[in-house]
Amino acid sequence: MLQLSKKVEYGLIALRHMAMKPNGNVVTTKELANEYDLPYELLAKIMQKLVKGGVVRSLQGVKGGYTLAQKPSELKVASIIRIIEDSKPMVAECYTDGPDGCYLFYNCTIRRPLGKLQRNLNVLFDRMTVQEII
Amino acid sequence: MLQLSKKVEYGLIALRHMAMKPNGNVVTTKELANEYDLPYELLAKIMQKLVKGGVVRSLQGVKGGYTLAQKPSELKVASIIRIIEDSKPMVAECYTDGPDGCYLFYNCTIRRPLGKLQRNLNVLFDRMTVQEII
DNA sequence: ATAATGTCCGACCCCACAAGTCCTATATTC
DNA sequence: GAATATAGGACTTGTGGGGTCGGACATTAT
Ligand code: SF4
Ligand code: SF4
Repeated sequence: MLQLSKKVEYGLIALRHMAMKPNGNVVTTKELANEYDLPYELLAKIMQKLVKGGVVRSLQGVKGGYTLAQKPSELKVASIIRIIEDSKPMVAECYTDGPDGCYLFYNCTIRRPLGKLQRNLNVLFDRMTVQEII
Repeated sequence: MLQLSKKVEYGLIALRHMAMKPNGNVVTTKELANEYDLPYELLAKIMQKLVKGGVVRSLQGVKGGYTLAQKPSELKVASIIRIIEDSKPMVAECYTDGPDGCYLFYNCTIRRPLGKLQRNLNVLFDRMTVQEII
């Protein structure tokens, strides 16, 4: 519990890989999957999300692949998680889904206090960038 | 993802409840389950774990129940999670299970860098106590 | 022009694990 | 000894993360 999802880990591994190559270098999903022994199709999905999220650019066709769209120092881990998971890393489901997310919502005594934790978490993930994991 | 488990939430709600009552006050699982609309049997299990973990004391038999074993200001959220989940809140499974936990272990490039994140997380959960969620 | 090689994307399956339930034993009070 | 509490093993259920498949589209090389 409280673990990063595999998808996020794969995404970070991929981004780190790209960040280490000389700027503008194109890398394919196959390369990444082989190099780190990651499940190809899954990684492909992740890369597509990263494109939609604007952190990498894609080049289609033969000789295609992916390239970073931002400087590693600008790639916040928080953003990457949000892009891959479709939501920020939240400490309680009601924080993402609102009152409908949990039947305890209205008589939950820890919801507000957990806000502190959440804020601190946000800071933590906002501070860390891909640059730092090189 | 990254959410606290329901068990932990229930545990925190229960502990908070006890922390607000005058010192030494005995509270039963039934009371707690009714008051906050929590699943009785599940909550019972959690309370038993908290007893084993030494954060609450149990009194058996009629007129029995639970009472805090420590001051709210000493009840760290980190400990509570560890007691209920049988392990600390970890950012990656290899941190709890070691090399056997993840087949990527030996050629994982983000394992070490994530250590920073883990340390910061530890600090976060170690700092927060039940006192703070009152 | 067509084959090769890449991304794009929806639909689907699988299963480990969180969450919840049931049932019985044991301790304590009145 | 009846009532009420915890203790704890065994079990079922539901969900979502992780993984897979198949086909469409884009680009390049020959
Ligand atoms: S309402 Fe309370 S119990 Fe429900 S998700 Fe939010 S914090 Fe957790
Ligand atoms: S080895 Fe890498 S991928 Fe596997 S759990 Fe640890 S950090 Fe995550």
